Amino acid sequence: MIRVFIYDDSAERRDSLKALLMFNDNYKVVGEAMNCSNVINDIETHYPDLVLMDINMPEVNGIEGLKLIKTHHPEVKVLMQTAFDDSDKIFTSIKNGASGYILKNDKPQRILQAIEEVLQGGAAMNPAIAQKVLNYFQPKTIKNPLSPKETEVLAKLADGLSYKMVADVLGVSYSTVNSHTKKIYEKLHISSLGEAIAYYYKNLRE
Amino acid sequence: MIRVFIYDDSAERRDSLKALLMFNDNYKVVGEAMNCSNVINDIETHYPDLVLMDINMPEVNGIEGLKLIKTHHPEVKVLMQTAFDDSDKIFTSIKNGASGYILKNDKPQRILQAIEEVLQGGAAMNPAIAQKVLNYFQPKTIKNPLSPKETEVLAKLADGLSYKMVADVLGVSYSTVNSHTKKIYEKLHISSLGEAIAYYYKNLRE
DNA sequence: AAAACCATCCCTACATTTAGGGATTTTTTT
DNA sequence: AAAAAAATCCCTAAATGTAGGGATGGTTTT
Repeated sequence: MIRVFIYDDSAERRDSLKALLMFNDNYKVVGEAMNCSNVINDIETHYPDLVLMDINMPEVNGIEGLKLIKTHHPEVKVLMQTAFDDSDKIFTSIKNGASGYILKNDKPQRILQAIEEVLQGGAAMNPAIAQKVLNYFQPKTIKNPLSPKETEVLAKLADGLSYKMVADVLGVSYSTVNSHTKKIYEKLHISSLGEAIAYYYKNLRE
Repeated sequence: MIRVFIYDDSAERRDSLKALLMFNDNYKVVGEAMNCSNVINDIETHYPDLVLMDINMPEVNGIEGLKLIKTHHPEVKVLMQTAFDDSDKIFTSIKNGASGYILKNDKPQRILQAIEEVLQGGAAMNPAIAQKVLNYFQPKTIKNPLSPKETEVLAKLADGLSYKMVADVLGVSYSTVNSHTKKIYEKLHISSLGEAIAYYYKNLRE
């Protein structure tokens, strides 16, 4: 028997989620609330296995709720539900350990599927959200103005090596490394190692 | 009518995928191959809308194939299929613009679902893979040995500022910045700016 | 209450990086 | 074929970072 707790500021929506879950005998809705002002207490008195969490709620919102749940009871799975505008909130939720992301207008069947996937230890994502997440990994489309060798030198420097060490591992002289970095600085319009490394990690590192 | 091309080194598996797709009149398998040695040609002669790509194939593997497809025909959707051991390959695929990741032993119904999601412009991920992807965003659990001020100084340095500039924006003297970095180097067992910044981006930056 | 850490400041000496030149050979682009 | 960019090397001087000290007052931890 899976214990589920529902957070949503709309009573109507809470009801439809309850109705959906009651179709299946495996689920039991052990509680519900319209915001997270009492999360910890809710969790500790009803000890749900899974929480359906609306992101936008008055007073204490879903992200705060998620953080509280995950710091105090990390074993509880949290499935976030959101409208589709807020990328920021999605990424914040991800960083705080939510197990999945569904949209409010996903079909009931998909919502159930998501719940099951989460309970089996996986993560569930609405395809549109998954798309956003994958996009995060796409290399920035800005083209690297550095030559291959310059890029290689910068990569070593960004790894913490000194000019001397870079010369060594690349099998060239110190002068050559110096020349490359001068060219790098010129091309990037910068003038220090720190800026170069910052550039590397912000733009080049894949 | 959706045009699909299948890459898989197992003829048996190609056949079962074909059978699966033939259930639905919307799909047409326009070609198949056991590796990617002729991808570009395959794509240009059969112009599929979607490619089902096995990751592990002899000679030219799925990742190479993906790269080639995406550089020459970025509009073609590529759905990767993999066995479940290789995280590295999954992340490499993500970086190269695949639209989804399914496991070879996913149920046929899920495979069809994934294909549909991808064609609708979303991304499809097996829950176990999604879990891995989300884990990537989890803040590293190692605790930062630096004091708050030291962390602040390091963040500025990692942003490309010089000691002088850091002193300025933090409203302290050059000497103080110097003292902080000395302490930082000591705590991290390093001895250069490059290493410090590398540490920052690898461990501290969220 | 003592010990340890934190944040702040200073001085000095040495090492490394930065920047100005200049030069040759090979590759790539026009 | 000429021009531009890439990769290699050298010298030198100034700027910046690294490291050794030492010092004070405040905050945490033991």
